[in-house]
Amino acid sequence: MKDTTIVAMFKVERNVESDFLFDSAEEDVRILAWTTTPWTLPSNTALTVGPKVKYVKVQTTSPYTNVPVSVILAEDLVGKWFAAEGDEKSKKAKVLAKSETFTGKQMEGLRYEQLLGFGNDIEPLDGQTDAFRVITANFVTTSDGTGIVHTAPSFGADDRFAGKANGIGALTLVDKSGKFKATVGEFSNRYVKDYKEEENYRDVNVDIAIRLKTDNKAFNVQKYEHNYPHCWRTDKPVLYYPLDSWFVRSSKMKARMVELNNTINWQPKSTGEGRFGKWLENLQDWNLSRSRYWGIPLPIWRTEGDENLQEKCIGSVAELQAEIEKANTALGLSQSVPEDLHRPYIDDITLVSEDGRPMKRETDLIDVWFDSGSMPYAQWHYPMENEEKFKSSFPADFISEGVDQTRGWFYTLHAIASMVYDSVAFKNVLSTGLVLDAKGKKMSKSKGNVVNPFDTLSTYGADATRWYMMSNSNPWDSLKFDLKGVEEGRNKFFGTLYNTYSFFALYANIDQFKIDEQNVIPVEERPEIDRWIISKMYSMVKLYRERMSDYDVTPACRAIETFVGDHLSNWYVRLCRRRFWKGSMSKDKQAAYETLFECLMVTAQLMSPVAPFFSEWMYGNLTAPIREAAVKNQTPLRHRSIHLTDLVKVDDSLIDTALEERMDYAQRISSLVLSLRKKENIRVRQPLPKVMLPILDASFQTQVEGVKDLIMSEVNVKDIEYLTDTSGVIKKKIKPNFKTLGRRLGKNMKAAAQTIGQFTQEDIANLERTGEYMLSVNGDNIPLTLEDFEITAEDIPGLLVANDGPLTVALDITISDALAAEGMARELVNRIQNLRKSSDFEVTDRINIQLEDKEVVQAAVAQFGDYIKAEVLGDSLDLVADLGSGEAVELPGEETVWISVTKV
RNA sequence: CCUGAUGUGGCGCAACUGGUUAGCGCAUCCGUCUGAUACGCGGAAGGUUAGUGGUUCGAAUCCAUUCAUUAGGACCA
Repeated sequence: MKDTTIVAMFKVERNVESDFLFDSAEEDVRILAWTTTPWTLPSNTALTVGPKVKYVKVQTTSPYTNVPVSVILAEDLVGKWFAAEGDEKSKKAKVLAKSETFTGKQMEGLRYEQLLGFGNDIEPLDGQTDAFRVITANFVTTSDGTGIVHTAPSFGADDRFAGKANGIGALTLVDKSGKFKATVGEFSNRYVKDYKEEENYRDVNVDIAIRLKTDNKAFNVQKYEHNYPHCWRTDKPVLYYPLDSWFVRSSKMKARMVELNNTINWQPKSTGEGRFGKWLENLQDWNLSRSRYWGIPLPIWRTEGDENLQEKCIGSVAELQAEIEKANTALGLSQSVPEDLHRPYIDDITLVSEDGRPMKRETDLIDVWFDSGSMPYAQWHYPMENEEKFKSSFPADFISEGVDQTRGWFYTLHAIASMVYDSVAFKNVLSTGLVLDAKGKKMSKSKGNVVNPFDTLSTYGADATRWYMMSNSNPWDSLKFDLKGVEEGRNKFFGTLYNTYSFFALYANIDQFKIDEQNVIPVEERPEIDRWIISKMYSMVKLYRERMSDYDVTPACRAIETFVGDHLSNWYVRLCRRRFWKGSMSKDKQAAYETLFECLMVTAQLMSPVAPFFSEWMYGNLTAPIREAAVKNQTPLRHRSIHLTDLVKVDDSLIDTALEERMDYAQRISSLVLSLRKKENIRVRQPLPKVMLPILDASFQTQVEGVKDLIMSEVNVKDIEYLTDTSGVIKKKIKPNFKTLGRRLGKNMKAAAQTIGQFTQEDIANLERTGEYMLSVNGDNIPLTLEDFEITAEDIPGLLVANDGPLTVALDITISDALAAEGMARELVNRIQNLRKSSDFEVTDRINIQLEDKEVVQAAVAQFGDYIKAEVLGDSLDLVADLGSGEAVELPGEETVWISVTKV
């Protein structure tokens, strides 16, 4: 914004105090002051200098009138306004002579002629009107301008404080509509800024400049780029303007408000302690008044005039009613309580003072933040009624709003509760960060980077959107909102959960399974894998409850994601698929259904605060068939809605950390074996003889033994063999345990690490056998134990080996004829299953199979024919020479055979 | 100018609160599987943890400082 700026010349009056500035009686001495708001110049009542700033008087020629003049400005700024000595080309004014410097303190009290006098009386500030003087204040700098501040106490806080402190009066020559008053000469009634966007608006600031130039009162006029404050909504320039206001003296309650704040649990902590806490410590009084039309009127009536002022503050309609009746009687009026208590009706009400004078309402409204802060009381119409309801809900357990509400809602809630009830208004608060665009920029309509919430909701749904916002990053961090993230969450989390549920529903329908809450198989009687997922589930519940109790929702959501994605879907269901579709209802099958049901139920419950719709849908589907029975028996699933159920509690007896650990081993060992298979290009359907595991401690072997079958079937090997180090074939790796050793060794840690790193296999074997080692570094002997080392199996020379941290596996890849035949059988099963699927057979259809009689398949059919038939629900499996029907399928080894399947 | 927050592969986030190969997901590339899958599995590539300096045996983590983004406030003669 470019504005007209003026350096005005204020003519110094010659008297005893100013005498030191005058070289001769005729000298015209002026003080220079810069302003970016020329419209405030007629309201000037003082000039402010810095007490310690050095000033100087310069003799020159007035640039617009060419008459001799002496001007005073800060010594540091002479170069800004005057040409350097000897610089003839400069357009700046020339220094003809310069005085000795003097301080601002010396100038204090100098009098000058009013710059633009229009005969207005000086208005008192704190009862004083001693205007047109030089005063001092510490805020004056020499960073720009002239080092002398034109001071108009009507416009700007600093000016007002300085004016008050020095007994300077004020001249408020602008009215509330932004126009000069009628008493400002040729500028009367003109807008000081272009508020109306008039076609022929003539900038009054320019006219002021012209007037000053003509009158030999301007030293410099130019357009200058600066930040003039503008209204955020209308983008029109703002004026600082003195208004009478009603304040709440919050500053008096500061200490108590800080104390109370310290009892509030802020999430994140730093907002409460830092941002909000620091702000409270620097608290200003609360200006309640707003000069507007819509809002809550101040309920204050006052007598007119300053004489024996009386005031009434009305607290209820009943009180107003009583006061109106009093006024009606005293003043002979016939008013009644307006139906609408807002403006303009309320303004018509006249009350009466104790001494019989009429009282009019203060026309201002109350700051709308007061409404927000009054919410806890207003929502119950307390204290007029509902005392019980109010007391049971105050203070609030929890609120949440954007972090930009620090001095909005958070503050007004806190201020009112502190002042009125000496209480906090909320015990826990989560201040959320801002939602930015995908690039981290603030969303704004003008930039066009706004995400339309309604489009997002209709495309992805409220649950996926909210899940993304809660799980992607902590809600108090600013969120780079990216629709791709919403989509990813929908696909990955909701998709997986949906499919897991569908899988359950598919087979539960086939088997007519219905949960019987009172007759489930006790967990301890269920298979290990069931106990495992249930243990995992309760571990999740435990973490979830801890995090949620702390209003830390993101880790809670992520725990659900991990459970659903990694454990439930990708491990439990995958490994248990057979149990659901194999055979008729058995105890094992029932256990599987019950386990999966419980996991889905609990998942739905935990996710329900963030994904209320999906969880409700899933809960409804899972429990509708048993609702009647549940209601009758008053069991936990009797509720129509998941949002009415009791949140599942942790059952520590069902958390088995050893079981979780060995399953973790199983997953990691399986993963290592699969990676070895991959490396050797051996497909999983090809059985292999054995996996070998180096055993470094006995508990590891016990643990693996517990999941041996699982690993074997998962990676399709026939056996697991344990290698103890007595066999001497394992090559080991040793590392110091930095955590235990670091503190003890300190400076010697580095040397020790080097020594240990150079251990031979024999050294390691010795250490393992004796369990101790005497370390000598820099002359010290330090006894170490096995605890101080981390020993891992690194390699088994001659075998195919892979490792993952402390885990190491070796794989035997010798394929015997029998294994090859079995592998082929599994390939055939796979191909036949594909044919079933592409032929659109029902999952339960039984089939006859014909297979082209080729050498590659003969051994498989001969040895594993029954297995194949069982797997694919085949009644018959025949080898047929030159089979030309069905479909040609590819088998390993680039063989092709014809297979034909028909429904029985 | 002051205060707070944030800064980690292309992107979004982790890292037991100072402990040694900085992980995960998405995206990319190669391969593979699938009668629950908007899937899954295996592999590859991708990092000076914003910069600089310091403390420490050891720093993404602690300190100082600079920069960037963002919020709030002060000031704007």
